[in-house]
Amino acid sequence: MSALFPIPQAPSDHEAARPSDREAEPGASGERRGRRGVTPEQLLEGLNEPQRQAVVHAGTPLLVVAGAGSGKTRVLTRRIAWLIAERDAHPGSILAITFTNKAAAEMRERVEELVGRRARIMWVSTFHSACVRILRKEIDRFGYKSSFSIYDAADSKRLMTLVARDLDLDPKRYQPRAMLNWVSNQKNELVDHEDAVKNAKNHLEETYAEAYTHYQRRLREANALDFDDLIMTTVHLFQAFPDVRENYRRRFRHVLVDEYQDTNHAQYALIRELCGPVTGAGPDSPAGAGAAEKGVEPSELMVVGDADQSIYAFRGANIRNILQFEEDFPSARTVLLEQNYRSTQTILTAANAVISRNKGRKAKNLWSDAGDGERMVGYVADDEHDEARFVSEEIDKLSDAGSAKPRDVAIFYRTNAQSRVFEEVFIRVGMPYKVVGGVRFYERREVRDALAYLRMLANPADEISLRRILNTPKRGIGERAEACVEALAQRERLSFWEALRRAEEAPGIATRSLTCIRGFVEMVEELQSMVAADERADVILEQVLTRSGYLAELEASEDPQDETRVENLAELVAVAREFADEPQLGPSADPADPDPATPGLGDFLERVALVADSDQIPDQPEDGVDDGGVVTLMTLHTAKGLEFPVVFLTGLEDGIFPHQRALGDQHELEEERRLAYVGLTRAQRRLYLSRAVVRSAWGAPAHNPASRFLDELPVDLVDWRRTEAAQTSWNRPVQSSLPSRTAGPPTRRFGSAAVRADADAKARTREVPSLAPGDRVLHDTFGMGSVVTVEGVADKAVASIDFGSQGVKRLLLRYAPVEKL
DNA sequence: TTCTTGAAGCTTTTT
DNA sequence: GCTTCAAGAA
Repeated sequence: MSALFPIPQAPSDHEAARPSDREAEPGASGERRGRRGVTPEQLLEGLNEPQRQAVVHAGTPLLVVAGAGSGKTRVLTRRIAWLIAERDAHPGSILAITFTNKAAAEMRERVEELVGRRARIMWVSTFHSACVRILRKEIDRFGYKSSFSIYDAADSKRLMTLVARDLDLDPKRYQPRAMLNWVSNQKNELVDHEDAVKNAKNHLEETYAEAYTHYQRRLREANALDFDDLIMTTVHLFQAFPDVRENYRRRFRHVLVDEYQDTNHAQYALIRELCGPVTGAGPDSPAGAGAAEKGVEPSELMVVGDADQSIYAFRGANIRNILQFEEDFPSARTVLLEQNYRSTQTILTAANAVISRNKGRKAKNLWSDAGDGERMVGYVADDEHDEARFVSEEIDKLSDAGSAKPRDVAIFYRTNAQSRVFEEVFIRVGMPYKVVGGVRFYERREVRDALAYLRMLANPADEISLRRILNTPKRGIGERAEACVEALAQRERLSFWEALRRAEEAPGIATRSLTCIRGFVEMVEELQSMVAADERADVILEQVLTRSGYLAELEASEDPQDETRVENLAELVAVAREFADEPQLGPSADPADPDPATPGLGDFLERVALVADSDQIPDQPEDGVDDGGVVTLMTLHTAKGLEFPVVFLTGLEDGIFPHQRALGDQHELEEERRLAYVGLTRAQRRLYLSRAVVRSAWGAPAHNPASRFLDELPVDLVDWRRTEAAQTSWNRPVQSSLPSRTAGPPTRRFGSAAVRADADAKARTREVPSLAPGDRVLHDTFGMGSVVTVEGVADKAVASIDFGSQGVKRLLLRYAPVEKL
């Protein structure tokens, strides 16, 4: 895997660093340099003073407060290389935690370029992958099998739905999603189901805790863990079995954690288990860094993060972890990285101005010596389509002017749903683009079906997966038959799979169903024998798709959607093949592992279970045929950690960004502001800010006032190409004296009066919809209606519209807030 | 049993 | 507007 993005525009020293950072081949030359070639000077080359301190620091815990673009990845990789090359750390004694698998792969690659192939045996992974790896080895102590399944959000939801049904809960009052959220929070706080029951303070919590208990029991019966379990169970494992913990403490002498501001309590506890002071042994001085006599000496810990970029509180991340690091680890040192190598000063000044509105943050001031650069560009669009058109045209202009290629451009938005308009426009104008996240590959139905087959083969106890594919494709095993088998399973205390095999004992089952079940069981058993024989994942997958008839059904289908489904499955097979061909490298390579076998089905499933959105950012070729690459679209959350020469920050409207749900809550609003800070600081040279006066949210158009974050920007740094005043003026000759073009910022903060003005503006600027009798329309207040008659033309057109229970209305189309459906 | 139709809910953000 | 889930018909 190669690095995807333009390297930070580092100062001149970066050029010097380039050869060693980027050009090394992973072959012999890399190794030679790694073994003896790298000098301490080379490892410290091009680092500023605080960066250098962070790299060479030894002994006590270290907190690196790394502002956006301050070169923290560089510090991390150089430090790891330093540990190996200069401090004789064994690569296997290094545990580096990153936020995504992609970041992990990149970091491993860069360290390898510095010190050679032996770097491969480091553990560089996400929290989740690291925990899976530990659990695969140790979880039998908790009575799980090491082939446990990992349930993602969709699986968990399905399971929770079953639980709710078992408990006879009203699905309106107790939504699986809400319960799952609650359970997730408990797990992030390391509260197991027994404690949750004890802690319950009211009826609601009692019910939730009961659901939690049942949910855990079913997970266990399915030999499955959900995402949160991976962390919590590992912590519990260390707590319950001190010998296991000692084992890993002895092994990982160096622990490095990236994005520390986004760790939750469970992750924090995990780090403490590995690096915390020895329990019961009083405050000990971690003097001798190298010495690990009894294996109880804490490992060396370095965490890197930026409290201003903490954007995952909603999933349990605790900003406290980074703010109170020095209290948690009293001997800790702190290094502050404030010089930014990424952006122009204009962009940084803007970002600093916004983030400074947050209360109770530690002061930090990013600066750059890259010069002021261009002013930011602002645009107020009529609606979201206009906004997308503006973005598209602007990218064209940049291309024509030779200022940027599509690959240099990223478009950010708050929610995934906002990507659609951009896609529509880009498809129309032929702009190459790629949406990161959203409907993810691994969440597509056909992919999930295929994976359910594989998971069920690897882990027959996995009831959720088994039931998913039991009748997919249709094979005559209906609801009724399923219920009979279920009853048998309950009565005989069998797993669902066992019950299927003994379906003839099921009371009341139809012979016809029985035949179908027999056929299914037979097929599964044959496929299982392939798994038992350690067949390659891609071969098994192909067999699954053909033997089950899944592929045949899709291919026979008339539905054009099914064509893409076939393609997606082919893609999945390709992924599996690539994976099976991979030599032993990456997270599953473990020198201490007694059985370093070729990656099997289980490894493959693990890989696909833990991929993230940001792992799918397109690799854009830097050499070879240069077609300009593609524009990247993603949410602000996904954008964290990335950088682009040109950034469009879109949908800057109160209610969109900041999100509606955050408007009333100080803390959530501050998190939104941090998100804005993340977005702003992704830009290297050019930053565009846009909003739409009218935006359609699930059907109906809505008028949103300007985002408060726009008001927090220094006025003179933004060049408003189009303002709200300009926008409202063109259909209003009376006030045509309004300034157009570069006026000041669009509006100040405003109340309902201004919102109404927006509404009026909309009525005026909108073109009159051409309607015919029978058309279905949507009215802002009357809702859906159908057109009865139309009289007059253009501005004078009047339609009678039947709004059902609201009656028939006569509306002057020029003014009526009606939209044709 | 399966397919069709209709209603409801939905949108934060993700490992 | 879209997808998902439930109820009813062939």
